[in-house]
Amino acid sequence: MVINKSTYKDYVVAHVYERLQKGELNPGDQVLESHLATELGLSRAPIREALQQLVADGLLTYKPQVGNFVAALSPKEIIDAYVTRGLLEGFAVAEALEHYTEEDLEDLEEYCLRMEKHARRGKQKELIEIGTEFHQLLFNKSNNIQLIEYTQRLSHKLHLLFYKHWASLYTPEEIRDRHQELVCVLRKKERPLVEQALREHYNETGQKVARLYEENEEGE
Amino acid sequence: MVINKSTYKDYVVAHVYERLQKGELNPGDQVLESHLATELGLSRAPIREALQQLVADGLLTYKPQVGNFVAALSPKEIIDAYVTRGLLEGFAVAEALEHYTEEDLEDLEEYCLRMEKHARRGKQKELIEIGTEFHQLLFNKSNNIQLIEYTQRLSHKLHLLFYKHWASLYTPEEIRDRHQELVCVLRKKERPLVEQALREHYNETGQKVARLYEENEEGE
DNA sequence: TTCTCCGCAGATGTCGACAATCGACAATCG
DNA sequence: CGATTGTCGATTGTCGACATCTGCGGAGAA
Repeated sequence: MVINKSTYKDYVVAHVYERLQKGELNPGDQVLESHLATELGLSRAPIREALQQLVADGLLTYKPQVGNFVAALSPKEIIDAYVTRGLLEGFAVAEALEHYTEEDLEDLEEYCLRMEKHARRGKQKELIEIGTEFHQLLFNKSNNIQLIEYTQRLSHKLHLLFYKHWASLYTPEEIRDRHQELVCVLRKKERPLVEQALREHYNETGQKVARLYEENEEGE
Repeated sequence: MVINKSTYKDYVVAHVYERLQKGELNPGDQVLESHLATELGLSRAPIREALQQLVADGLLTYKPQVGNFVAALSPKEIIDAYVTRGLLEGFAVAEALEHYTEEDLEDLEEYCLRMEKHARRGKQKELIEIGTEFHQLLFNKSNNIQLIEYTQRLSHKLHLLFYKHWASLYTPEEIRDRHQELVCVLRKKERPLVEQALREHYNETGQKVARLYEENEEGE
């Protein structure tokens, strides 16, 4: 039942994702249409479509008559993006507050422990996987389609752009505590608290990531 | 200083906007590439790019191998979109709270009166123009780029899809009162109140618009 | 030497033609 | 007569070629 009724576009998008994850494409790099075309054995038409979608997702920046570049967010933009994500996810979770069963909460707590374990052993890939599942379980209870769409997009963008730093931001204990704190607040079933907690959760991370880029790169 | 350094794409996008505003394109209609191409005397390439952008903006829906259709939001989706807009705009305004001068607030109050006046005289076009300016002035004080991007997109989408109903939603007095209420809350300079007020402002409108579509159309 | 201007790759923008696919109608079979 | 299958027109997906634009680098003059 692998329908995948779709076109080359998705294939190209997936390919660029990979290149980004592998670090073969870095912020500021130009992404050449012809290069991708020969690389994948396609014409430029589907490539262009894929690139346009990536621009819409915020992973690439488009300069008319010049080309597409891997998004290079300034520290301010990084913070903005994380703040916005906290806003969206906080609201989504708060709206779905009554839909979390005790079972869900226990699952979440288990995720916290597993995250700590993986972080301790340096298993970055697993850590990120669980972290993603944690947040997916959180905001996927929302049934606000519009909200989910934006949240997914932003989440995706941040994931691909900053995924590589996640291990260096927090200690294993911090990772556990920060997420357990969220579960705690969730238990209280009070909307404003939940919103606030998730906002701060992402604000912190945004600050940290931004600081990383302040040191390494000069302002634009 | 008509730079317009850009390409046909923006031209096509603008054209489709017009068709939407004029009501020549209605929710559910298919938007044919070849049709637009002959209509504008272009090849399909720039048309496809424009359509893809419109899909990213949420104005069109894309079905692979079938085509692009004017978005037909269900009542639930309409509410979701307005709720999300309230969330975004509420936060943006709350964050920029200290940047509003007394002058700004007075301008806003003047807008309220002008809106009422235009509404009373049935000048729909002017009413919408002022309404747009009102909200622009509100959330453009924010300097969170990411937030502005999403807010603009959503605002644009709702504007084009539901603009035609705006006159029938509220009486002139209601329009004035609802917006004056916002200015009032703004004066108090308390973030939670501001957020709450804007959320409710859009929730109300979302409910009303959704109800309009419940009557006229059957569920999907 | 340094500044300016011109020309040249190399990239994106656009085009017209062809291939693949979908939806609807019509013909065929039970 | 109803359901299934085959066929056809229309629309999207892809392609290769050409047009246009940008930024860079070298030639020439002050």
